[in-house]
Amino acid sequence: MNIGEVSKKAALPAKTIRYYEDIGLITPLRDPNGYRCFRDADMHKLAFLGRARTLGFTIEDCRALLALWNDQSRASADVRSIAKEHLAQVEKKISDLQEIRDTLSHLVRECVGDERPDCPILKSLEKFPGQKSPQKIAGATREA
Amino acid sequence: MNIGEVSKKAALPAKTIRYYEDIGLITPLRDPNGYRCFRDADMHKLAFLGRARTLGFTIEDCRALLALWNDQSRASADVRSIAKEHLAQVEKKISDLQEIRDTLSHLVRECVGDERPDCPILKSLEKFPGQKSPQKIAGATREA
DNA sequence: ATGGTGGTTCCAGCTACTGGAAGGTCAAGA
DNA sequence: TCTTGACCTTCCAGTAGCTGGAACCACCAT
Repeated sequence: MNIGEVSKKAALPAKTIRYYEDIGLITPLRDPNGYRCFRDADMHKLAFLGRARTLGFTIEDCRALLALWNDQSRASADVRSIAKEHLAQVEKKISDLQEIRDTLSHLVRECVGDERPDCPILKSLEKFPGQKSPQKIAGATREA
Repeated sequence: MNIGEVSKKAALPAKTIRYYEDIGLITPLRDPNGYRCFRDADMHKLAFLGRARTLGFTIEDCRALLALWNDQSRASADVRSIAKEHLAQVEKKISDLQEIRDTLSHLVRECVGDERPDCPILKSLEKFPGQKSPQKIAGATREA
């Protein structure tokens, strides 16, 4: 199977599949012409990866899960602990976002949104309460 | 005021403040020695930025909000529409994450997590249902 | 003079891809 | 046979929003 067909079947962009090879998640064979040649085992791995990624597991999680998947002697407890850890992160993220949502929707409700320059949203951004020490807001993490 | 003091007061890392200058969100003066010299207006902008970022507005949102903030003739409707748009995104993200959480917690509950290799989580990742066309899972977006 | 704590610049790296350029391969049609 | 077009290849750069680190300068106290 060439990459195009695999891309359709695994529901992943070809670019992503090449990237997964780059970072060593899969290692498809090559045809004499240089084209990647995917066998069923590769397809299964890709499908697995797609699903795990859809559930928000990081690439490194996926790498670990794949290794466990391939390891016939794994303990299911190892898998479970990765999943539990991830679940905890998802729950944290949800509650953070819910707080943000509440604040935002409160602001939006307060603002009549007319043509006048008076704006409670901006006003509240000026003096919105509570912050501690220098926060790290960052985090180019993917979620969902 | 030097950057250290501002960092404490605005509750933002110095690195972040320099970055905000880089991308043109603020333009502090310079002392003869080359040190950045922040006045109250800069402080207020930084505080504003910190709050907007805490609420998950993107940098470009912040740029727009700052411009509106500085524009005495702005219409509050413009601000409101940015906030509403952002609110919608936050709500979408929450519901995506809730779906993920439900699936994950279901999986974790199903898995006894013992020493045996049999693992319902891995099994379900093999054959987890429903995907359409090649998905873009991506998105280095920050959220709160 | 020295040490410590600030400040400065610049470059690289993080996640997980994505877009695009420049070019090779293959099958079908004129 | 030539050409067209779809498909494949590699490689480089860019995304968001910082963060870490190196190498260096400025200031103040001893």
